[in-house]
Amino acid sequence: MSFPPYPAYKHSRIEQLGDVPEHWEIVPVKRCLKSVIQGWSPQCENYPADAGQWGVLKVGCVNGGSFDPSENKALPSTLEPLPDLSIRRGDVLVSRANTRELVGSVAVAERDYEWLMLCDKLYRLRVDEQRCDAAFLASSLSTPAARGVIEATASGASSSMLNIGQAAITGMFIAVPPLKEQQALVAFVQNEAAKIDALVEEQQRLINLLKEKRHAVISQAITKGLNADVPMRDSGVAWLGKVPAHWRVLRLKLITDSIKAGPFGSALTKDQYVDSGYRVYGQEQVIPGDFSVGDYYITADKFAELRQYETRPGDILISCVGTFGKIALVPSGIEAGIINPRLLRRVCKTPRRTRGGVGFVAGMP
DNA sequence: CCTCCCATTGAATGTCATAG
DNA sequence: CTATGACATTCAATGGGAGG
Repeated sequence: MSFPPYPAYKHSRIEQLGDVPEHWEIVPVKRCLKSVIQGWSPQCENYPADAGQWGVLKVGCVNGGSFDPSENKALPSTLEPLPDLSIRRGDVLVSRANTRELVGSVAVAERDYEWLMLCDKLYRLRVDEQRCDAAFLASSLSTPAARGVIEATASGASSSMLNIGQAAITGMFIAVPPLKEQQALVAFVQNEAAKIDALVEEQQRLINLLKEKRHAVISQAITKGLNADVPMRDSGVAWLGKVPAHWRVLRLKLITDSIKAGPFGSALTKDQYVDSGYRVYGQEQVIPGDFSVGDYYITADKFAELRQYETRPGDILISCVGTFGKIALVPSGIEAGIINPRLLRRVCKTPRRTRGGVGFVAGMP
């Protein structure tokens, strides 16, 4: 998409803003505001407020770019609500504490929420409507440039909970066009975003249909065969249903040589991992089905010692702890390596070309 | 060999002392 | 008093390893 250029630009003198149209103003955020407050976090219930009940927002309500009013906790009936902290249409909410990626997240309330109160970890910015459009301000604070400033400013000892002060927001410089132009830009952006969202949704629907079809094709071919005219019989196994009459139904153990769990306890500990050598495969490969990820290695000596746990292309690996029951067929061309204690390995004794079939059956829902 | 429990990590919350 | 930032807590997922 291309935009018509403005007749003239000027240098903003703010590094992250670069050049801006000549008639735009460069001002600190506080010049667009009437007020900034932060809220109150009393001890609340562990569930969201019902209709008609008071709630206190959680910091997560501003994540993801839009305001999520369901992210709140009910105020106990023993506590007196503070109506001054309730949320009005056009309030710009900013989180003041979170991880580096999430701290300073911004969202605008699209309407009044008179029963929802601001929590201690949120700032509520009210814009000066003569000067600034709330949605425009929120977008300005969400640009990659603004995020860079916020993330660089965030401080704190725990890294999982960094803080920003009011000055980090109110002192940030933004480029501000005249109010009418802000509104036009916001309308344009919302319109374009809606179109893109619609396209994404449509593509996602197609992707889901294709995935369904893929499953159906695999399931049909692997458990019923390709010839619809062949006589069928009951397999005797509930989840398989009917199978072609000339097929045999076997337990997985009859077509696999062995089942082997990974090394235990002290046989393989974290301090034996090295930077390169032989791979150690675990759930991180099996769950996504991607054997190229991961960086656990052991030495050649250790590999020789744990040879019995070696895994080769064509093996079937099954996760057995945590996210269990995930299955992957080891692809060809992987780095030599062993499995870790979270996996079971089955080795096929059938000819090589049927291994893929076993993997497909195993991977079916 | 396995089972079970503890440690660690990441994300999100909750609490509180202290400097202005 | 308020705003801030340190730090405790919680919850879930996963990694590590002792001991039957």
